[in-house]
Amino acid sequence: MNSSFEHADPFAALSDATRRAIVERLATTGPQRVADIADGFEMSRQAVTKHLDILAGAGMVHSERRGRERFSRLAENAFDPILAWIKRYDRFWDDRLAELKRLVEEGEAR
Amino acid sequence: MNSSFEHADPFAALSDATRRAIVERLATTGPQRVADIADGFEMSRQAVTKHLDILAGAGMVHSERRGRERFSRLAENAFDPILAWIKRYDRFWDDRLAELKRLVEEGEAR
DNA sequence: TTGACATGCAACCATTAGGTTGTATATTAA
DNA sequence: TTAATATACAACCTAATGGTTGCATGTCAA
Repeated sequence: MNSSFEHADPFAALSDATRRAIVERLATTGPQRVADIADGFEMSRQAVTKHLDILAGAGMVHSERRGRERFSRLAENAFDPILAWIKRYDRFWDDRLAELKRLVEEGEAR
Repeated sequence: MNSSFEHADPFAALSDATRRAIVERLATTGPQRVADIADGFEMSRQAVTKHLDILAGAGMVHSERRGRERFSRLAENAFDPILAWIKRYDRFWDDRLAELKRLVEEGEAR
């Protein structure tokens, strides 16, 4: 099948609701330590670590170790592989593009 | 976690490479019967049926039964839930939008 | 330098997911 | 009306996934 993304499968990375919630959190809060993130979920720190590893493996999260702490942040281009894939197979991409642009601008106007 | 998409998790639906290949195929060929799709893959027709069910459950594929045949086609708004989700968490969404717009127009110029 | 803290590593477990095969049902064609 | 076709249904198997716990390691502070 040879999916051939640069990193691990980005759709698989976001196929789990917990990982989407982690992305959501990182998108709003900036770099956080593993334990900080784990506080927000009803699961062990190790489980969160695994999720972060998967997100990092897909290139969607960047982790930096500083001393005994590990800070994770959302990659700036986290969604590029997914958007590129969709663009390739969405026949209505440019219609939708205009539509989304309109929605974005509408949202900004408020 | 309560992901709350209208249909089943669209990221999960595309987390499998075979299903992405099915989407790819439907995007280029239009409505196809189960057996037609299955011909393109080295797996049983039943396996393909399951994949189609999952894509349909996520609202990305529409299936219509006509007589003894089932025709499946890519939904026009197949990718909307994913795009909407990304839009919500991508800080650089409108930059990226412009970039993609440029790429689309470039592509059309050829 | 010793103890507490933050994380990593590894083994393990239960459930889900992707696949199989066999059989049943409905529709079309001869 | 009968046979072939197209698909659906259901049971089953294996491997991957998401989670756990226990322990080890490295770093900072008292």
